[in-house]
Amino acid sequence: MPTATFFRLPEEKRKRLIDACWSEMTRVRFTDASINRIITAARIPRGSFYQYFEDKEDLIRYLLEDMREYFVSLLRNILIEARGDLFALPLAAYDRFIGQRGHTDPMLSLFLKLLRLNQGMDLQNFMGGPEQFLPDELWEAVDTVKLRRGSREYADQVFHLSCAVLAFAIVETLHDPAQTTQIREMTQIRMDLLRYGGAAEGYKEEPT
Amino acid sequence: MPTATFFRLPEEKRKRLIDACWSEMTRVRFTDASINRIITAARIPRGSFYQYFEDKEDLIRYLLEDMREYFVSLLRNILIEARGDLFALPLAAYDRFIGQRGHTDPMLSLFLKLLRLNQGMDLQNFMGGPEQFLPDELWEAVDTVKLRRGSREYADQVFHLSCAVLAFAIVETLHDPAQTTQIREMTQIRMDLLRYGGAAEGYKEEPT
DNA sequence: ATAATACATGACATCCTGTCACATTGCGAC
DNA sequence: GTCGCAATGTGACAGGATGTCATGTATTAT
Repeated sequence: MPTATFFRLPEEKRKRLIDACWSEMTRVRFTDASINRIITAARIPRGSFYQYFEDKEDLIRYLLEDMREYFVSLLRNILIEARGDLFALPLAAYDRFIGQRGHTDPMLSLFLKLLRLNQGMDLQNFMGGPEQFLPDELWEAVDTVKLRRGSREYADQVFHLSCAVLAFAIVETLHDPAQTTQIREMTQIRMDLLRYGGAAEGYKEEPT
Repeated sequence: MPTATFFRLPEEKRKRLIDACWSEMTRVRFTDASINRIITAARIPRGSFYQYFEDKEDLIRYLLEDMREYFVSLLRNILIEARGDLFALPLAAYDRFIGQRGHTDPMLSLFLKLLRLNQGMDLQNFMGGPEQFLPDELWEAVDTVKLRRGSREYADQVFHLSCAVLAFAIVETLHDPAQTTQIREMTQIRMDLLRYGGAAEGYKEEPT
């Protein structure tokens, strides 16, 4: 977490630093991001940076936290539009993110760049803490009647896998936009897999 | 890929280098691995290293390739024992890897360390190339009758998701062994999800 | 034996990170 | 106002890492 000092900084200076961070983060992978370049761009002396952040990871975590909140709220809207159907979420989100929208919404645009550069950046882990993937805000919008089991734990599992599917689809698409339609189809198949199961009829002894 | 020169190296020297690599790779994350430390440990001059490998990534890719082959052959055996049931694979693999076996098999032990250190290291991507996840060797052992659709593409999807489930389970377990039983249960639920689908009965208009 | 080719090697330029001693500022007490 | 303490600001520095390159040395072909 950033130091208290960081939050007491004059607005303008803080913004300069954050902008420089985003600029670097959307230019190269986390691994290759350079504090040096950031502070040079932001015209912040080296010593000061370390007064605000522990190190690079600290900085990245902070930036990502903001992003996470925004992203969750986006998903929430999409989930509501989908009438709380968790299985419909990935494809709806995919269409929203990859379509025109993704390029006009600046925050989303940042997010997509991050996702591409860092190959999905472990979207599942990014969404939630270690013990809970499905954020409260989303859980509220889930229609549990549509799930085989209505427990939050179950929704959690579904969401986790859904995130994997979504992240993969987005990363692949950004990597090779020409394949958008194939990737969308693949995503559809995957979500059907999650929804209806992938076992052949003869081998489906339904569990409780 | 390593240079031709590398493969012409005297056995002993090559082994010294590879051992040092593994030692470094199982000690810290890919990101933090240091060529410096490796060449010092292997008593190889700096210049020589760059005669053999392009850079750190080149080295890692090479080590991983070996590992991949071994890992695929392991999975193949497990899949055969499971009578070609792709949906049974993750749990069977989990039990095999996490149980005693994982600690006695040196290669597997390396693999698990790698997996933990690099948080799953994108197991799906690791398993197969960009356009095919399910390796030929495994595909041969799949009993397609047990799948809703028998195509290789479909098996590919199932396998991809299964890998995600397996990787997650392993990483979590290594991270907190005390939770082994919970994680195993969770994995079971996830595979049931893939097998039978997660939608409530009322909402399952079965597709073809 | 000689030339050409392959290989070995470590000094170097360049970049990066985290720290620290010291300078500067802000602010309440007097 | 000014004294003094706490909070901030700052850049030089130590320690390390990476990739290159000029210069050796060995090997092979003819």
